[in-house]
Amino acid sequence: MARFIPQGEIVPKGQEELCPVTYTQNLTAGKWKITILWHLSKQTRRFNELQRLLPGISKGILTRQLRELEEEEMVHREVYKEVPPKVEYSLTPKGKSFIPVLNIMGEWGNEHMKSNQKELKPVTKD
Amino acid sequence: MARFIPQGEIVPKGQEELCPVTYTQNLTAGKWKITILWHLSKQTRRFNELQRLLPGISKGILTRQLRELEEEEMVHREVYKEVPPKVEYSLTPKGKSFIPVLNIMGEWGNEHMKSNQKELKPVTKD
DNA sequence: CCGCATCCCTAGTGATACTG
DNA sequence: CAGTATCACTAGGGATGCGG
Repeated sequence: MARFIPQGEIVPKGQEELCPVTYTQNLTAGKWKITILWHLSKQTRRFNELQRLLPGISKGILTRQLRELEEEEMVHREVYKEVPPKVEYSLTPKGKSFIPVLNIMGEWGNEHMKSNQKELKPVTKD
Repeated sequence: MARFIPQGEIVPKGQEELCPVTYTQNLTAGKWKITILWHLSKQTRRFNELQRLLPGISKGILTRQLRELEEEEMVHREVYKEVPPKVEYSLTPKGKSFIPVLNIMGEWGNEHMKSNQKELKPVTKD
């Protein structure tokens, strides 16, 4: 779907192999995906809740980002057949297993981003 | 430059703060950046060497990716004033400090990417 | 309430020709 | 050798309106 980058020298022929790091990178390449994962790591959320938590995102975009995370099995979508409809999103085991990676990235980012302010919020802590 | 994603709820006013995880993500968001960092983590490379190591990349793109990594202080550019010109690229301390993050991402990717083949090359091991 | 379909727009990539 | 400049192209984001 996104851009899959073969490692180059190890690519066989037309069978392009994917570097695991690049795979991980591409998983969260969507503009809102990391933030979505972060919110869902704290609690299950309904569609409209997520939209409110992500100021500026439109329904269409939110839907697409969630669908892609679903396809990658990072996010679980639970549909309640009620009227009015109710849909809840949560992390799958795979999604939960990604939280430590988020933490590492956050730690490194905190140490290395040129911050005018000295302290920045850790994204995975409450 | 790239897309900087404010965390949303903690954004002050027009002063948008950046989530450290998102910062890290954006640093390596270029299509070839991770692969470039990987190659440079193994050894210093000249411009043409890098181009040969990245099949399909054009000079213009390679230049821009390198310039951006330079601006972020991930990569050091050493120019030798000779004829013909010679330029060598290597990792800065910041760039080197990122290698463990690459490793974590690689490990997670290896465990979770749906691989038809059972084993995939670790990107940072020789 | 949730989401899809559609269209527009921009950023980023790709390709080529030219230069110190 | 190591770029720069230019243009074309594409993927992805954003906005809106309709539908179950």
